Amino acid sequence: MQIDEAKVESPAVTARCSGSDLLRWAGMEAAASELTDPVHFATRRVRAGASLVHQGAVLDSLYFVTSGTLKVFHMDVDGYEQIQAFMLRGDVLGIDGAYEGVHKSGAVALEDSTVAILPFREWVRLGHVIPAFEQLMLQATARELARRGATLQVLAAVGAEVRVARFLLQMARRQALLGYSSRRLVLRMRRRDIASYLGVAHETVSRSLTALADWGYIRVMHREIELLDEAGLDTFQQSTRCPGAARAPRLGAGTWRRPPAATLPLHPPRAAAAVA
Amino acid sequence: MQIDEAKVESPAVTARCSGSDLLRWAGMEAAASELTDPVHFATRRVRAGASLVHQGAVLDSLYFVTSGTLKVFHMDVDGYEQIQAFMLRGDVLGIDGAYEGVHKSGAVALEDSTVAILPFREWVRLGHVIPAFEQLMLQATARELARRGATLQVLAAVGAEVRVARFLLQMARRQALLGYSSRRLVLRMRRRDIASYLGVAHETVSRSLTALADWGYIRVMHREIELLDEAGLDTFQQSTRCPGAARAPRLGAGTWRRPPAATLPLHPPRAAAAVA
DNA sequence: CGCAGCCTTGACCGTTTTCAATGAGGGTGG
DNA sequence: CCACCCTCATTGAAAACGGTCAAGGCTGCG
Repeated sequence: MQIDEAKVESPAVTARCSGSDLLRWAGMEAAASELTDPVHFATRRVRAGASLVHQGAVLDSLYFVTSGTLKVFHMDVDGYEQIQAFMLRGDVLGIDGAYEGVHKSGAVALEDSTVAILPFREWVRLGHVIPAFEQLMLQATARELARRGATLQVLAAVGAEVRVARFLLQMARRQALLGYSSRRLVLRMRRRDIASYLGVAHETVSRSLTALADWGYIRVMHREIELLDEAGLDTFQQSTRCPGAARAPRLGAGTWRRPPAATLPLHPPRAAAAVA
Repeated sequence: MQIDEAKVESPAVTARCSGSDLLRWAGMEAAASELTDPVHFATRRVRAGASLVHQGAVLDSLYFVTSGTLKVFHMDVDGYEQIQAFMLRGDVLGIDGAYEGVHKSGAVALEDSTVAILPFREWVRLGHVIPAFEQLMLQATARELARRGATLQVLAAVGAEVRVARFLLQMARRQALLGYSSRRLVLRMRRRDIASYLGVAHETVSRSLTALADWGYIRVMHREIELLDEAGLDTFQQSTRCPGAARAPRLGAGTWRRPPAATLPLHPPRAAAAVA
């Protein structure tokens, strides 16, 4: 393993990576073999802020993220940018466009990133020859679909704090799966991006972050977040739903929020935070 | 074509359908051939209210909807049912579970429905032999992914009325693609399901529907909706966003809502509707 | 006929949005 | 190297939309 974020490949600008690398990054090391070893893919670097995929562009390649972070978004007619997902290493980008042959969403790098280019037609053909690749594709697709489901759950939460909590936990766990610490995480995106993803105003994200910090669940430093009490955060995140047919045992009307207020020094449940 | 909703197959209980049927229903008639003709799949009827897929169940089959409507949902720990999608003819159900081999969400029929059973392993194998099937799978997957994106956009809308408008338009267009009228549509789900899907309270769905009717965009009868002014509804739906980085030229603060109030007899912009 | 679930409508309260201002951070150019 | 500008982030205050609670009407079914 041992892959550093994006500083490698100083020698050749047009780095390549093997099929086995892809499988490893996708968490399918077991499927790597001498069959997938010799297959190589071109890679492409995407500088922070640069665009990898333009919405509406003809789809001729899929992109496998090998390092970095990208945001996938849909631009509406009125110019509003709706973030649909954040892509990390191991994710495959562009599949949704395979339906109409046109990218349904755009993708921009949030930090210097690298992607392996998967020429669509050829990639499909490759899947016929080498089962491992077909499996990879299927897995990536299914995971993407599952992730969208998770995203819907985030949006389903009523309280803004809960949404933010779910978002943090979600990101932390993905990081953990990639081998990074799940306790400390660096948000590569702006508050505004998070807000768009969560479907709230960016000011609300700020406030929620502050609130979660006051509750004692996390610590916020710039874009760096430390999860002080992951278990507690998880408990908090699970409760509190409501729209529609909420069955949730939502605690007494104005009371709720933050059960474990015991050992923590800061502000109590809610009102206090607003006053402070 | 000529497929009636669900009343056919009175003779055999265990009806079957050919691969060509599937392709036709999926809108890929061109791919049907004497290769796909002889391939048959078992079908399964699902009575209104009956469950097709239980969340958490082991995934061994995918389901291709051949008639009817189903809701796909995720049940949270607290018992809250979050609707993720509504499936119509041509949709493939269960793909998201292919990642972990377990269904990530449940599916229940909203009306008597029929599905073709696609034994997962075999279905994948079939894809190798008959390209048309692989294409079908890819297409269904991509469409599903694209649809999730659309769902996110619905959730991204600020105003409840806009969400409902988008939902109606979304459903109408899907119906249209299936060959039905896009003007008149029958909502097979309860208000509560719509509410869950849209992330609002079910009372709000009711109110929004009434509002849209007052605006003159639609006519509501039971679960039957008539789109009186699809173009206008579309215009209305496009505007009005706001959370996050809203750039939208949202009309003057308290004024907005319903530009074309001219020819329409009913209530003006907003307040009036609340008073009535 | 009466119950049960669904839909609609009303009213109040609260969270979130919106508007507005300040401060910190990063980058560029003088 | 510092000044300056721009974007991002945080916080405050007021208004508004939507959620929750509550009740009544409707439909369909047993």
